[in-house]
Amino acid sequence: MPKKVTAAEVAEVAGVSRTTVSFVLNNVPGMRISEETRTRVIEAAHKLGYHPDATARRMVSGKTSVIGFVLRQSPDQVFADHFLPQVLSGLSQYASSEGYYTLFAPIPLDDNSDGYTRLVRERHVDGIVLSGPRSDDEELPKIHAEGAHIVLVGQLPSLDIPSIDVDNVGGAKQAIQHLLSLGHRRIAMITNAPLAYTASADRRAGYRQALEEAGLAYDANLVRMGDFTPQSGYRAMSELLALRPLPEAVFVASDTVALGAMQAIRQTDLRIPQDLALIGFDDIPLDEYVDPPLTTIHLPAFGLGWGAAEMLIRLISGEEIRTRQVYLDTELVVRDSCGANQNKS
Amino acid sequence: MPKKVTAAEVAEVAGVSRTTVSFVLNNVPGMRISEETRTRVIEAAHKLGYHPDATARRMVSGKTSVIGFVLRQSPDQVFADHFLPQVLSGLSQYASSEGYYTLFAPIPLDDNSDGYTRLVRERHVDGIVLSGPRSDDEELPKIHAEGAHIVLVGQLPSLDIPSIDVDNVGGAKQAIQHLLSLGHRRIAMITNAPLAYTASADRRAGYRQALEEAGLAYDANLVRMGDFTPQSGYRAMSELLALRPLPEAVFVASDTVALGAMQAIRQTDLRIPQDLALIGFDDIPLDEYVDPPLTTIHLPAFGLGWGAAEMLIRLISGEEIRTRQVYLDTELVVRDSCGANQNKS
DNA sequence: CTGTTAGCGCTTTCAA
DNA sequence: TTGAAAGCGCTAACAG
Repeated sequence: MPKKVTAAEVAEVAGVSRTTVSFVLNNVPGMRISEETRTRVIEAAHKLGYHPDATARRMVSGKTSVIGFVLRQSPDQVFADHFLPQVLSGLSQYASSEGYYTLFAPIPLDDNSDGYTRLVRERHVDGIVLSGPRSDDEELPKIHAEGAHIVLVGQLPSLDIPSIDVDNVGGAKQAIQHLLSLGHRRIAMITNAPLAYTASADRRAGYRQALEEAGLAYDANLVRMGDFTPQSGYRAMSELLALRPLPEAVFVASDTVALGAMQAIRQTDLRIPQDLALIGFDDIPLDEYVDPPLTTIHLPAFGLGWGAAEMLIRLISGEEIRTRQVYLDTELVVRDSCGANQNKS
Repeated sequence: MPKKVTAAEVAEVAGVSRTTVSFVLNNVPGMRISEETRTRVIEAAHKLGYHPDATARRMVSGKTSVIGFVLRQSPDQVFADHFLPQVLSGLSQYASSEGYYTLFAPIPLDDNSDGYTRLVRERHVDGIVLSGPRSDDEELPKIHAEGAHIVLVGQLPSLDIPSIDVDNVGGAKQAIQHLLSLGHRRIAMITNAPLAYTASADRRAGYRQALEEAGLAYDANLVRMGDFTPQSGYRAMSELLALRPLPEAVFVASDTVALGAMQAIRQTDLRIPQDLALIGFDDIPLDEYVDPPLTTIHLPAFGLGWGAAEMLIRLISGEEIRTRQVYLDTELVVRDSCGANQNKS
């Protein structure tokens, strides 16, 4: 056990009072201390291997300099979360640039309430970023009312909590516009999830808007439901493949679901993109390595984490937040599954 | 701002002393307190919305109940880390079961030293799990000598720090044995990385051992170097495909690298697994969705996190650690790329 | 059974 | 310029 060196010991060795030690080491402004005392203190601290105790410091400062990242997902979901590393990177990178540490707290949904609320109520953290908020979360409104600093990654229209999310409508429009620009007109869609999820509903809305802006009618028969998994994509695509005439292109609102769709297509004579163009959504790491590499809409996961941390720390610092609901832009990533690269190569 | 309710206020409302409040709320053993006082205190606490301040508690208990998870990787690497969600899940799940929180601290390698050492020296955490330790890390031996509680995920033979790692030799042997059991004899290998990495050297050692145990000679010409990326796998496989006679099977010591190898094979007339069997290593999520689904060796990422947390908390609690260097078993995951499922379907 | 009291290590007025 | 002293909110000996 390393016996902790206290400021008092440093003071003694340097022959000054603890106060002086504190002033010197923290470089307190207004205080003008003789150069000699200063070096004496610094040397003593160095020699003794002194490091101020974070807990004691928190005690008096009243702030922890830690933000919590709360994940409202089941362990299985955390497992399969392609974006966790990126969101977490963005979050902790920004936090660290502002002198904050990041507490990682995955709290399963069934672990009702008190799991993550303790984080803020017992002041383990100065505030939290809550990913995947649930509208049936009864504790959230409470701690919000208690004045806890919270930023949501996702949506929860019922509550007036600052949030950050992806512009799903805009992203879907980008996808459709790309398809349109390549001359496709009969464009089908497979959703990423049931429409009860706002992300899913928004992506379909973007699909529809882009179509209508191009003077094309929305045909419900061309829209099939995906359900997070490749299996659901396989099924949905099989249905689409039974249609006559065939769609010319398919917008799959999730790359994971698109993987299954590709498998269904592979079992036919159809070739991607020559006979059927395919565009995904999310830009998961493997897109580059499937055959053909999947054109998709990039989800700014790093930005989500970064932005959430930025908003939260602003909140904690008591600064004003300009926009309480932030939407991040997506980006079209052109690879080979839509045929846009045909002439280039 | 929620004005914090202190134990003193609870005491006042309940008409007792702070001590009693503390005893009741913490359910201190030996203390026998009248049922009536007890309920009075509990009710007062509840009514006031009292939550003990974690910082104050740490101050006196001397422990933070937080463990740090330090990632010695560049942001790019964190990004591409397929296993982070799993390791982190395992770690935080075990930690939480023992009443610990997890502090996530990615510290780039170039951010020399003092980055993560502060975590332990300033007592932000009770100990750390260090993932991806570097032998050129000069601070690590120091804080270890200072008595910090540390568990390594990976290897660092030069230091006597408890560590946990995957049994890479055993895993590679499993892969080769599977190939052998399917009748393959001329088995090539593509490494996952340069041999300077212990994981890479160990996997090649396992390949060699399995071969020799089966009475087969090790042929250096059948071994090519991968370098983390699919591109490197593509290149290495291209070299292998130029060999005559062709290998019957290839063990690629990384699924990511195997992705590139598959692409190289796809450009020939060879079919997997009929003409060439392929087995990977790692079991990344996308293995199921490539064509054909990749047979591989499962890396117990969740177990790595779980086990590291277990060792660390044992260390913190002052318990004895039976094995200081733990090796986790891998597992063969049979899919379609080796032909083992031929007869089944 | 319950209250008094003394800190944990640090920051920070207020005096000297 | 520097030092003395007052807490931050809580726990835990030690009395009563």
